Amino acid sequence: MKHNIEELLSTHGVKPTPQRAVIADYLLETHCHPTADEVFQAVKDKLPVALSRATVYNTLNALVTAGVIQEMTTEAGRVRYDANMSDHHHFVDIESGKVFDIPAETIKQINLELGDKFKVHKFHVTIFGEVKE
Amino acid sequence: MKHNIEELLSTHGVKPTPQRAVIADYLLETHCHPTADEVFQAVKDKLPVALSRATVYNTLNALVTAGVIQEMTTEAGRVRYDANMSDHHHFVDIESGKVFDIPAETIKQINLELGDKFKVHKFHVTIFGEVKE
DNA sequence: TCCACGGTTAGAATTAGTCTAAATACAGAC
DNA sequence: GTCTGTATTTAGACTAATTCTAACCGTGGA
Ligand SMILES: [Mn+2]
Ligand SMILES: [Mn+2]
Ligand SMILES: [Zn+2]
Ligand SMILES: [Zn+2]
Repeated sequence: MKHNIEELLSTHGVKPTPQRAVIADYLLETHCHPTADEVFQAVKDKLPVALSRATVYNTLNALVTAGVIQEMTTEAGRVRYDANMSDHHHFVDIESGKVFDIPAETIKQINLELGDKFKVHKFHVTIFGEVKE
Repeated sequence: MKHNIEELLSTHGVKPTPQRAVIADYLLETHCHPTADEVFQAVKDKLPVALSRATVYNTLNALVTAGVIQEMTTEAGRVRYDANMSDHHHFVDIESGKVFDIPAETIKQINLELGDKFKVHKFHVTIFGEVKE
């Protein structure tokens, strides 16, 4: 664990436990936007006790609610989790399905002409394409 | 049925059947980006025979493959269907969850500075906000 | 020490979606 | 018009993702 997980969880109002720490730590170190089951597979052997899927889901939902991570989606229907909470968008390699973070500043300008009826809180750009090499 | 469904399906290589026609017709007339189950509920009594969920899913998948409709998603994990095939983005009312189509021209400019590594095929903007009144 | 409470667990339940096998519908051949 | 092969539909079984339930810890405070 390279990150100070306990402090991160505490400052977000989530009581640190070994299960939560190992899940949050995995999410912070990976960049692969894993599904719940990928999180489960990745961390289940890192604890001295058995890990329940219910705990994984409970923890992921708690972390989302606390603002430590966010949900995102690429293919319709598969929920993925992302510990990168900076303002960013996503590039999806249409061949491999791999997801890359694209900083918000990378999108130079996006002007919306939505009229008076729509008040924009935030927007998210999902980009589909190919990664070279 | 206001639309010429049979012709639409035929020109896309989907053999028209009563089940497919009623499903496609519903998708063309609604603007609500329904889920598979919402489609099922909306059309099941419009046929003289019982309608199977399998047929709804088969038809939706066939229409997506044929390019008659597209899948989209707002909340993580729920697949929705959209018969608007024009180039457009989506505005989600964060209170009601209602989805509004935003023509692509509404977004005046979006310049991406992704470098040589990423080749963009398409992108989609999901906007979250409130609808006034 | 005892208790209350939050957290975890295994497994059951639910839900969305796919698969299977049997029944139907139907277009073309005769 | 009948025959027959193929496509479609159907009900229900199945699977996978997620939530729920109820029992079981573990810990900090009375
Ligand atoms: Mn969720
Ligand atoms: Mn699908
Ligand atoms: Zn990300
Ligand atoms: Zn749309």
